[in-house]
Amino acid sequence: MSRKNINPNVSVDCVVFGFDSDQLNILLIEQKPVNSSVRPQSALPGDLVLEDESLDQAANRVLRELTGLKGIYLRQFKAFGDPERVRDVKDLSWLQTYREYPQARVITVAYYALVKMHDFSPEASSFADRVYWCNVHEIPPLAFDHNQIAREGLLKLRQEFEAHRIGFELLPKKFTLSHLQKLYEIITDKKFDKRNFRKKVLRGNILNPLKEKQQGVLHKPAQLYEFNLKELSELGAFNGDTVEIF
Amino acid sequence: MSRKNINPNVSVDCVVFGFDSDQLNILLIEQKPVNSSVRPQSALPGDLVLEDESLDQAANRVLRELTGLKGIYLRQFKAFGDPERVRDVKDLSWLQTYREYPQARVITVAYYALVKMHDFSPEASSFADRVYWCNVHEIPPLAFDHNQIAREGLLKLRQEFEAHRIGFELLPKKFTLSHLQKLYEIITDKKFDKRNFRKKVLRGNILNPLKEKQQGVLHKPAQLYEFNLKELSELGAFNGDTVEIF
DNA sequence: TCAAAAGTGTTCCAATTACACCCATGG
DNA sequence: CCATGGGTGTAATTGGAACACTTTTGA
Repeated sequence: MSRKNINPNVSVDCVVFGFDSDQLNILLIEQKPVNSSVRPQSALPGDLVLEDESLDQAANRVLRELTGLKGIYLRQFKAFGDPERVRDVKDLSWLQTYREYPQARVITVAYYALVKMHDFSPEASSFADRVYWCNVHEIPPLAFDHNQIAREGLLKLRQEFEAHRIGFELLPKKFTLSHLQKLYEIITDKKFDKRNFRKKVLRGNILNPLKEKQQGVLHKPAQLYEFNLKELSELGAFNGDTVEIF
Repeated sequence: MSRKNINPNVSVDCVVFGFDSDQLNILLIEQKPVNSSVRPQSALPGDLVLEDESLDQAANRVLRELTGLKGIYLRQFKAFGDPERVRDVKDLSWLQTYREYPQARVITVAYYALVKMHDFSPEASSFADRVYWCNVHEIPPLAFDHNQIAREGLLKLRQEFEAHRIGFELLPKKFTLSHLQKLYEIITDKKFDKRNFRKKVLRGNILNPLKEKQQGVLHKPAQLYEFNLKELSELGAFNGDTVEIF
């Protein structure tokens, strides 16, 4: 009987979603190549959990180092702990270069985050040469089991949406009703009727019309709106309550 | 700068729900007392993850050792990783007695499980002197942060239910419509109209009436039903799809 | 014959769906 | 003046909510 307990490494990985009024994207990093002979591989942003921080703190730290942003919507969605998840040969040299115990088992706790793409331009960090947005449907082969983690993160985002949680974290401060509708359509992968959609979201007291219109578009400029944060917080949107806006 | 990464212990803990046609219960173990001077404390069933097993395998192992049952509905719901979660003095002597590195940080991955209470009688295991059911509203003070884990497990169960996932894992093979309704009412903490409830669950093709009635009750015996597993699997209930029966 | 839960239909209201045309702007 | 998305109302249908009495059994 050689089954025993060991102390694995524990990391966090983040599936960071952004919406650019057309597409749903996730944030990827390009791993620093070990040497010039291996071609760089992309991965989800993540890091080992430090001795004195909680899991949430670790995920926030990773995100802050990557984006410079604080207070991002961040939610743990699953732990991944297959013993083989860091055993693929494609990941060997990176592990050997950057990890103290390259052969250690790594259990990772995955988070997804929602950010307003317009609020920041991602910066290269200590983990990565390059940070870039990638359409959720065009994700390249990633390190470790990160393709699976990204896939499950997207499923989780959709589930949360279906459970009637609003997604204003993905929109800029000012947006049009068409933007909002497109966001809902892309995330849920359904089409909605324009009139019915507008009726329903305006019925609540959740959107404030601004005294401002779209500019620089080659058609009739649309009314801009912002979220009524006072009303939303009274409805419990920031306590994790379900707030149905459509 | 003394922030560094260490290798914590990783464990799984299970919030096991059972329904006895009246109450929702969870399964607790009584920790083996270290010596006769300390009074025994209760805890959620759980264990360290072994070297060669995945998280899901570890949770299944814990549950099997505890209940003798296989194929139980089991779902990971959250990882708990506060550095202080195993630092309470109340847990010190137990850790010192049963853990190789009592001072090690422990990150735990929590699961909830749904079992048919009638299918088994819990047995004492290597971890516990006593295993017992406890009403979810009368949970005593538990070891570590297990009260928090149990609380969040119940919230998660309710969420899953609200997201229209059926809960037939909690009912015996044969049950009445009143049993089903009571289950829904207890989990969602709402009351439903009897006629409307029946109309709605019978509208689908999900319940098979049996040629059998309740026996030994002191009132008009009710029709017994079973779930139509063929129909349910076609609806994707076993692929994790959402199947709304009420 | 009493107690206790089983079983059964109809009406009303609210919400969802389907659907088509004119408007304002920039090029 | 044309192309592009913005903006608007009504009718029909569906689904959910409210509601009370009779029936069957065991004690």
